[in-house]
Amino acid sequence: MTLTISELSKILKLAPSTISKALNGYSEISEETRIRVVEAARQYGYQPSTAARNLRMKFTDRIGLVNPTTTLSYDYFMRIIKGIAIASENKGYTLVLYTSVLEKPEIVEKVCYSKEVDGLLVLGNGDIEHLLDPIVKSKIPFCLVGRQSNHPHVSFIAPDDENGTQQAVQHLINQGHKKIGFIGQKSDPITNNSRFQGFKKIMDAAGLLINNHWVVSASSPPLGGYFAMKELFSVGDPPTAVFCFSDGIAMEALPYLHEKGIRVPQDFAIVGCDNISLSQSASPPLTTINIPLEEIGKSSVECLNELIKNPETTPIKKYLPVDLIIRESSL
Amino acid sequence: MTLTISELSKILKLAPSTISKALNGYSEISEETRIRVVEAARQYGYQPSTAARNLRMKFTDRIGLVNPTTTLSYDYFMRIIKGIAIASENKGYTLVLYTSVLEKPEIVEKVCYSKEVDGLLVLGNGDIEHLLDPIVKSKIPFCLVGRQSNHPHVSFIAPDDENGTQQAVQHLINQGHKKIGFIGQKSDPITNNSRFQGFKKIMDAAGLLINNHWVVSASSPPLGGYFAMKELFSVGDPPTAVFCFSDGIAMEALPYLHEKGIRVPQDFAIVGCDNISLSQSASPPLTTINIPLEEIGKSSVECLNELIKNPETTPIKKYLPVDLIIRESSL
DNA sequence: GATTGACACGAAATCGATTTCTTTGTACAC
DNA sequence: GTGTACAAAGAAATCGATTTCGTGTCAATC
Repeated sequence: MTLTISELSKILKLAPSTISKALNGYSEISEETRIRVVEAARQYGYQPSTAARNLRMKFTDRIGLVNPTTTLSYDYFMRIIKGIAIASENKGYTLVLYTSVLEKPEIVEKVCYSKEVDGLLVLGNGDIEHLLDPIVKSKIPFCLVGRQSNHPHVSFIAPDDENGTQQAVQHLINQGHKKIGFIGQKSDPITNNSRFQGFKKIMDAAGLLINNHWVVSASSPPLGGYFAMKELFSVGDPPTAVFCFSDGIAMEALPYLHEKGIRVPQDFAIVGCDNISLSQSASPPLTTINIPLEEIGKSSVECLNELIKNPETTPIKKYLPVDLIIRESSL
Repeated sequence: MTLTISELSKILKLAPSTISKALNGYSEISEETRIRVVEAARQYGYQPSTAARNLRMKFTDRIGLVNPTTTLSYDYFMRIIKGIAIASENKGYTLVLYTSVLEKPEIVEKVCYSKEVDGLLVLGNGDIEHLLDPIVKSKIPFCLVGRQSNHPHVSFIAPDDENGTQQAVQHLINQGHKKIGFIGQKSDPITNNSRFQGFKKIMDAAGLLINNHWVVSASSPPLGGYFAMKELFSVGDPPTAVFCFSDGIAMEALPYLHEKGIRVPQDFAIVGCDNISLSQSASPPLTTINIPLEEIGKSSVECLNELIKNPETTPIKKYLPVDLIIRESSL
């Protein structure tokens, strides 16, 4: 079965140290024995014990991803995680998941000090704010993913949300809309705020009024968007266009419009956000904002790798550009 | 910063062995010193080195999830992964991801023999078949997730796909349909086959003919379903109802029907599969098959845990029941 | 008062790799 | 023949925890 270096050393009648050096390409080993060792290792399927290496070498080639279980329910986060998974293995890391950090915050302390990973990525919305302090304090290399932070010592890779919303709302204004609503998502306050700020700035710049009744928030799927849209139309003077926090919300909201006989885009324009796969199959296809989610994941891993390999690196703070995809729902 | 047990032992003027025993609740330590040690450990934030523990204890409390990156693109797999993540942490395991196994198959060998995890879960469709042999051979505890296997030594937890399709197709027959199509997904041959078998059995049982032109396969998103539906209607005598391999495919196919002015469900009935969140917001809302995906994940972890804790356990092979959710699209 | 035994703690071995420090052996120069 | 240099391999220390085995103290027992 699994054999150790000393068992292998007995078979080959060599010292364990010699085996180790041969396998790790030290020059003080003769070519002849090196080949003999490598050959035997292959034949017997020798794999060094990870625990023993980790202990001796002081690093693990593992990185941890701190992400509450809620992130595993959204296409948005999944695409980031996919980017992270691919990039981390490309960089030679194994990815470890810590998803019950909200239920058991003590796990974070453990991870930070037990040396079970070389660094941490942190992914999630507002609910993980309180976890950052112990992580920063522990000095473990780490990078916040998909979200900004004002903390001077925190590195992050985030999409330029504010700009994306600006593009979308400007597009609606260009289509002649003046009464524009905003369906947000309070459960994700940080991103929600960035997007709302983008909305507000463009509306202000265009000299358009934001009616309080036009700013609502969607609760959780599968009907959050439906009820939010209903709320928009519950007052006397509804908007003629709306920016939705996500494509999911927009697609949940469409059935309400269909029910009421409100035609999209003739009577009402709607834009989503995130460019999920199904947004193209909505009726009508959704105008949306494409966010380079996989790229964010990849970039975060590269950032973390930098911080691990070179602990003196100053914090990296990076915004990735997003772009508007215009489809039928807003024309 | 991170301090070791021997550093702590110097501070407390006690032997490392005493510290270890105190923290692990050995009875041979006096209550007085135990409290003193626990208190100091808390104060200094002592966390035992994972590598050292792993080496000495011969287990890691980690389990690995072998899942190709493609699994990270589908809501279906994500819900399974969510179940796995929650259950594994509940059972005291940390979850490790191995997603580049297709690109680098040698990773599997390494994981099996380097003792970096206590057991493996394997998730994916047909493309991972060739990875099972080395895993079985290595004798590492493992469980196949969401898929069956005929191999006598392989444990698995899978949905009863065949039965689900039977329920769906029987429902269509009950609605009076006689010409029923099947849109499959060849990229997932094992599950596709189970579902097709269910389809075939019920059609045969009802004495209904399966026209070869009515059985097609959807390519990848975002337009696979659209073109598959188009193909169904490209022959002289199209079906009046169709079973789709997934809700995603069904939702991609709806726009084709809308374009052609084919009304759902009046002119044509469609049922999906998997009960994704957005299936409820489709127009019309989709009839679908609910598969207990999180439950499959949870159950797999419990299975693996059993195999780890009790290596003599005979292989566990379990099918979980699925159920039909009837909505507007098939009535 | 000597023997026994429980109790509390310490010393040392152990897990399996890497790395530093020695040793051995051979070739070459003088 | 002795000394030096270098190549190749072995011996031993190390990482940081756990666990086995020992040791010393003190009270109970005869």
